[in-house]
Amino acid sequence: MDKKAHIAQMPLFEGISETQQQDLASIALLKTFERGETIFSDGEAGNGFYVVLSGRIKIFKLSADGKEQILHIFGPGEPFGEVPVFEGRRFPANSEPLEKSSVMFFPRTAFIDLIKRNPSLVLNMLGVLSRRLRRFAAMIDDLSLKEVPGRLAAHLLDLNARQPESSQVALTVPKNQLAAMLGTIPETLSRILQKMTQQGFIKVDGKNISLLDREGLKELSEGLRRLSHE
Amino acid sequence: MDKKAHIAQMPLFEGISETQQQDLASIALLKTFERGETIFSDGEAGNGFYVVLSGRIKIFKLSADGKEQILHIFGPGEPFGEVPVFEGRRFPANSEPLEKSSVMFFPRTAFIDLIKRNPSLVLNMLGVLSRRLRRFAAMIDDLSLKEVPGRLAAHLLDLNARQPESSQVALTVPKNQLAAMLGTIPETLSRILQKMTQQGFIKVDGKNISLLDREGLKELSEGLRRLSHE
DNA sequence: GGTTGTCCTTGACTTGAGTCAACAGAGCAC
DNA sequence: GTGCTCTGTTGACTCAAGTCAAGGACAACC
Repeated sequence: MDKKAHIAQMPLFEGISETQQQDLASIALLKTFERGETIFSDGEAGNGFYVVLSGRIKIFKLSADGKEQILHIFGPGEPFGEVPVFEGRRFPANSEPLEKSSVMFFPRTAFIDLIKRNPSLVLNMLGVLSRRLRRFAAMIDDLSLKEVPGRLAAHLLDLNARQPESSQVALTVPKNQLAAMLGTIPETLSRILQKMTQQGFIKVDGKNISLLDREGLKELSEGLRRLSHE
Repeated sequence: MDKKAHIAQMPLFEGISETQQQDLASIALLKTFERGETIFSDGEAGNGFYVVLSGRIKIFKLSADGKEQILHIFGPGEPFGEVPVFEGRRFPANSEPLEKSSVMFFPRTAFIDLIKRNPSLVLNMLGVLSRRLRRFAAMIDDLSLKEVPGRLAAHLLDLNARQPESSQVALTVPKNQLAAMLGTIPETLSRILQKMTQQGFIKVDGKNISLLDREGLKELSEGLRRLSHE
């Protein structure tokens, strides 16, 4: 697929003209990254942003001793690394593919020119940033005000919300990465999955988890109930 | 001061024409709130956003048992409550003044019309949202990867960065509110201030804190050093 | 087939920070 | 003055979740 065709399919660019798609295509760069490579690093200067074409990209912070907190995992069609385009010029976090991925890169200046002329693009971009602010506010809420079982319950329900009728969810990432998304470590996650199983909330089979007690999980996620000690 | 004059001074509206200022002024509403009143609540529908004129406004999340996590404290000139304008229509958190405050309210639709026609306003707004994303990313990093002494050290250095040469900082909020900003509780904050004092990092005099060892605080904030046990 | 590395789990232990309770000082109301 | 609320501090205790260490399951690769 050529660059223009990719661009035409991106929700961010919904509503822009054919000519503008063509203009964008002419300045966009295609890049591919292998698992484990670095796309960008926290604090590094950024002169453009990316959109995922294939694969999945994780955005994360690192502590001094190497512990990781995942902020986002983006899939095809989703933009990432936009913050330095509009403010500060430096990336606020690190970025790495979870698996071999291809992305399209849009240089800052051309994109800003385009945005100035394009009300629908502007509103799309404001929507993207707003959605992220909302998710971050929820994450801060979780990290500060909930315990790990509550965060996990919320995450499971959230995954389930996208595949509604089924009471099964399939984890989209390895459990160690899930731990990093929830702000904890694999050992703790493992123990909590075990407790939730013992207490009849869920049934775990590898990456497939059956939600046996949605109501109970909801109460856990809202802090109205806690896991008992055995 | 009339509405138009206020608007002319807001950084967000820098670069818009006199006519547009006048248009905005004609639709903007002035409101004042007493300490303890609610401006908006988490989950409530929002059909516009606010800009602080005087006083200070806190934006916060609440846990089931009433613990508070402060996300922002905004002062004069700063916009707040924009997320529902661009996405989802509901406020992602609660808002309350810290003290008697006046704000200006801009209804959603008129503002969206204006934004579509105004490249500089658009870029200002994208900048505002991007700055917030950056701050939230830092907060998530802090909450997930640092201990309370590290967060406090980072906060003190941050306050100090705005009044550079002096090694004094003046807390702008009561200590119980500071605790809620740092994701902890007043008792813990109090104990940590005491330890930092004993160990020569700072000297506390009510709301004035002298930074005696900036380098040490920096190391604490980066997780390179920890407070010792006595 | 064996080696290597990744992912996951379990056990024993430690600890940071929260809970609960009590109290002191400041400011304000009456 | 006396009482009241708000803010901040301190002590004793508890507990969620982290650290450290070990081992199992599994796939990938030579």
